[in-house]
Amino acid sequence: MITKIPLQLLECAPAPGNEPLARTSAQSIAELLKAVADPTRLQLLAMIAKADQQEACVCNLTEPLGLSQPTISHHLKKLAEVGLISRERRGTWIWYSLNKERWKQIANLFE
Amino acid sequence: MITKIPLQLLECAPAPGNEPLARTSAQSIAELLKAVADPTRLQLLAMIAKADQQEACVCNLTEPLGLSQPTISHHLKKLAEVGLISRERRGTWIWYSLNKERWKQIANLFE
DNA sequence: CTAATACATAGATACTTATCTATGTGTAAC
DNA sequence: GTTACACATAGATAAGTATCTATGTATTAG
Repeated sequence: MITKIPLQLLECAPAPGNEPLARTSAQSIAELLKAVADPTRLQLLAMIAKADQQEACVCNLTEPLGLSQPTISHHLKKLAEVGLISRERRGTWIWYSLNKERWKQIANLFE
Repeated sequence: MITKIPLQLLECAPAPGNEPLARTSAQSIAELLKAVADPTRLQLLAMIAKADQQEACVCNLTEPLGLSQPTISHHLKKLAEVGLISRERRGTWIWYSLNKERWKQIANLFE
């Protein structure tokens, strides 16, 4: 590439339309994505999605992953905090179900 | 809710179709999602996407975010490692551009 | 060649987080 | 009431990471 003009001044001026995505928006989106950016939580979501009625109790989720029950509870809490799953008590058990609308919102971010 | 039968034994058996998503698959997906689950990297991606030709050099990305140049380089490297952006040298500058196919793969994960 | 510029890399630090064990809470069975 | 069970919470620890400063590398200008 041959040029006589200093490239620095010609081409490296800030382009229009480069205002960054608002930090607060970026942070809330990142919070949602952090929830799914974990292998264990992805496995949990997949298990819930494949389960009957797309819901599962903790007892069904703990053993297949080989992690302790508190660890599973921790991950389910993270997913619930960002609205990806919902809690419902039935007797002794807590059933977690997918929140499909929230799920779809992630897809929309990348379309 | 009234029942005479111990609920534990009736309802808490592992359901079919509950085999977890393979750990290796979950890990590779998580690796991709971790790359976008950061507010600064989301801002970088948004800036590149909005820029002319959907590409930008580091000099255009550093100042608007108020972070040091090595920090921006660090984030761009993370994004490049998972294939979301590509590097191309032009003279002194490195231009980063979006990899739309990779971007779309994320959307497909949540559809 | 030397100097300047654009970006990457190395190393240090502070913050976050995934996991565990131990314990608490709430519901059901008796 | 007591006991058992399902799950949550608390606290500790180890691993990961976002950021900085300092330095290295590569290209261009002169």
